[in-house]
Amino acid sequence: MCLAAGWCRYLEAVRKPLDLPFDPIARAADTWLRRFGDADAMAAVTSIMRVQQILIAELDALLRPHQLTFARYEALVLLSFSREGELPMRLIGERLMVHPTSVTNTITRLERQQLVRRKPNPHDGRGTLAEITQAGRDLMQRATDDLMAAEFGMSGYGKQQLGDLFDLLRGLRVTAGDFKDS
Amino acid sequence: MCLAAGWCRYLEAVRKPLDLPFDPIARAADTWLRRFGDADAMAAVTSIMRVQQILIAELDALLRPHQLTFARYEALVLLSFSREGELPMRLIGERLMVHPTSVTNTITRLERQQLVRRKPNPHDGRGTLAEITQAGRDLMQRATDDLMAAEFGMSGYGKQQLGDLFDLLRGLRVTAGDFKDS
DNA sequence: CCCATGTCAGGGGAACTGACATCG
DNA sequence: CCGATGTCAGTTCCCCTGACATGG
Repeated sequence: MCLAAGWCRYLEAVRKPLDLPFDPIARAADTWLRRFGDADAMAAVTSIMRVQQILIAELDALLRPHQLTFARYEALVLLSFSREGELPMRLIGERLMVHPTSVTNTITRLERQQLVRRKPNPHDGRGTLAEITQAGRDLMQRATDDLMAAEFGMSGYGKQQLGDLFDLLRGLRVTAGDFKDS
Repeated sequence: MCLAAGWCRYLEAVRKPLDLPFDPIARAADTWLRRFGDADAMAAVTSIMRVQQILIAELDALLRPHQLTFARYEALVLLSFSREGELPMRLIGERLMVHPTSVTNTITRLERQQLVRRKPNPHDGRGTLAEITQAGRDLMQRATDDLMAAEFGMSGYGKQQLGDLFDLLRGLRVTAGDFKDS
């Protein structure tokens, strides 16, 4: 499998232990502190970026056998959670926080895979509904089984820590204006 | 500015308050719990994804006036932190955890902007060094000033919370094998 | 007429694969 | 000859801009 050295080393870095003898972010934070001062925000943000990269790599790897990306998976889940299994394009973009043209793109791909169907919105001649198909529901269930078996890549964490993480990050989502804190 | 409705609504969603009356992730977690069981990992992961999206949008917006992306900025910082202001391509990929061809791409773009210079590695005929230029150092400093003024998008957090976040996420980076916990 | 919805064309960046030249 | 370094060509995906058709 390991044909090219660059590729091999990269897999080590992303999926397999790189096992540096030091924490690269902590080391960067040290240098940062000496040069620029306060490094706490930089270290936290860099950590979030790296962790997201690790998670998305793992989730996409889990979803690839199902011919799904995480973005498409999220759309399937959102649709399956809706009362009628269908939502206007606009609402999908709003909930998933993505650009309208990205919704068009995502839904087009899902439709090509027969996982979703487009319908005109009976209550708004301009609108389009995306409706999840039975095949879509089935695939979503299988993908979900895999993701849950892998604990979404968070198998190192307990219930308590997951809750702490959620609570800590919630503040930023509120500050960014995602929703009103109540 | 707000020419198209879709665009306008999108900006509201990403940069401006969307101000949903509820937390969309918490709501999804409720449904998830009823349908699939345990929703803690899913909620935490979704939060990380969303927060990363918020942060990268903010950082890229701060960096755009400098003609930088976050990936290119990170490379500049890494180079400026090195002893001689230069590093082999391989090491850059290793530290930044990116694919060798992505390093080639990033450095090529930085070189086109005269922020970085390629040099043959005197100690290894195969190797290439990327060296930061004075213009690169200057730009990096200006960009850093802007990022620090914005507290890397984490202005809602105190030193303590930033530390908690870093510590919590550190566990995942260790599990993923980024480095050996010591 | 104004605004909202959705699509299309097109551009950019990032990430990756496979192949390859080069050197140790 | 094997293995490592780096590049190139080409792919996919996502994100975004601008323009537009259609309908409320």
